[in-house]
Amino acid sequence: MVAEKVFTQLRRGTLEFCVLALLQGEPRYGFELVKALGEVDGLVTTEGTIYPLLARLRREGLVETSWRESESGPPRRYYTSTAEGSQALAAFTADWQRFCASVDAILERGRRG
Amino acid sequence: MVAEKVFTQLRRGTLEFCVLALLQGEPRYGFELVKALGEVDGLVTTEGTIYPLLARLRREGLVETSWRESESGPPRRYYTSTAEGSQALAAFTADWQRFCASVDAILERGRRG
DNA sequence: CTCCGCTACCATGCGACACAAGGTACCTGT
DNA sequence: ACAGGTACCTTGTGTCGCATGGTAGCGGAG
Repeated sequence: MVAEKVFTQLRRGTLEFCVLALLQGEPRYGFELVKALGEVDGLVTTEGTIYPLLARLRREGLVETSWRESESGPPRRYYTSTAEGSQALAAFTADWQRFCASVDAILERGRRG
Repeated sequence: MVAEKVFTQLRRGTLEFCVLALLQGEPRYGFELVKALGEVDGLVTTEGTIYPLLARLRREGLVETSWRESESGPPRRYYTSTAEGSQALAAFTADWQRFCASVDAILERGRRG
C-alpha cells in the first residue's frame, strides 16, 4: 500500500487506454474490467476509478454501452469500443512507444553516470 | 500543442525520476535541467514545473543543493543526488520496467483483439 | 429473513504538472 | 554609467485524472 503509490502516478493517462485496449473486439462490463486490470502488475484499480473513467470515455464517444441481463446478479452495462476509440488507441500506442523510448534512454544514462 | 496533452499525463510520476537520473554523478542547476529535458521527446517542461519538483526532492532528502558563482549571470543553485536519491532511482527503474511490460502487453492484446 | 457478494454510480479530495507572472542579479553596448 | 536584455530562481493559480469512501439495488446462501 506504500510502494504502490508510484504506480498511481504512472497509471495516469495510460489507464484510460488500457481499458480501451481491453475492449477491442470484446465487450466487457465495469466490474469485469476491474478484475481484468487487477491481474496485471501495476494496473490494479477499483470501481471508483473505473466508472468515472468509463463515463468520460462515453462522453468522448470512444465507447458505447448496452444493458444485458446476467444469469447471476444484477444486469450489467457492457462497454464496446467505437471505431473512434480504436483509432484513439492506435494513436496513443505510437505516443506511448515514443515516450517509453525517451524515458528508457534517460534512465539508462543515469545508471551509467 | 493539442496532441501534446497526452504527454502531460504520461510525464506524471516519471518526470521526477528523469530529473534524478540526470543528476547522477553530475550536479546541475534548474535552468540547465529544463534545457536538457527540452531536448528529449515528450519530456519538454518549464521552470514552473521543475522548481517545485526540485523543492519536493529536496524535502524528501533525495537531492542536496549548493550555490555556485556563474561566469555569465546570477549565481546558480546546483542540485546533487544523494545516496538516498540514487537508491530511489534504482527502485523506480525496476517499477518502471514492470509497468512498461504490463502496458505493452495490454496494448498488444488490444491490437490483436 | 438476514447477511453478504455482485454491480453500478456519485461526491469529494489530493497530488503532480502546466501556465504565467514577478523578481533579482549579471553582462553588454553605447 | 546607465539601459536593456538575458540567466536564473520563486511563487501563485489552474487543470485534470486517479483514489477514497459511500449509496443503492439485486440475488443467492445460510
